[in-house]
Amino acid sequence: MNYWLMKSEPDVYSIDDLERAGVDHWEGVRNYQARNMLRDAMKAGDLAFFYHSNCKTPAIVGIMEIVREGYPDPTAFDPASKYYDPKSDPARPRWYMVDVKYVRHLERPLPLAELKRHPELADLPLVRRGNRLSIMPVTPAQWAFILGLEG
DNA sequence: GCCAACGTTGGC
DNA sequence: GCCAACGTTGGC
Repeated sequence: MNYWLMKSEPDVYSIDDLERAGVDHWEGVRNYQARNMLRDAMKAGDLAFFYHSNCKTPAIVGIMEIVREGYPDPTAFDPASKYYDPKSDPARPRWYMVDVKYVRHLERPLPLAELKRHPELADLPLVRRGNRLSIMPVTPAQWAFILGLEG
């Protein structure tokens, strides 16, 4: 069982949107490193933090579960989609997505600024300067530590 | 809105 | 295959 952290801009798709949907597609990832994790490493039953990026208070806000493992992202084939990529085609899909299920909100959002203060999280890519990975692995120790900040 | 950091593109 | 130019991410 693996742990992850996945970023989304709340103006585009927030934890509340996922709560309403219940289960949804994690579409639109267009970065190869993140793609490889979606396609190869994420397993059904894995848990992921939902992180709000590019907003007033960037923070970890909730938990979701991976319920369907990586499969081709159809938005890449759709010229009307903002995620359209003409270099991906169904015969040789370039981009992948997973399905995720809402688990819960955290008891309180855990702001990036707070996460940065803890040396236990120094190796988490999220807190490293200039990091742009939208999907990243979280170690079991980091996962447990972050949950410990909640209450 | 600014801008540093990063990934991608494309000329050579 | 190098690397400069460019576009994007994302915190602040």
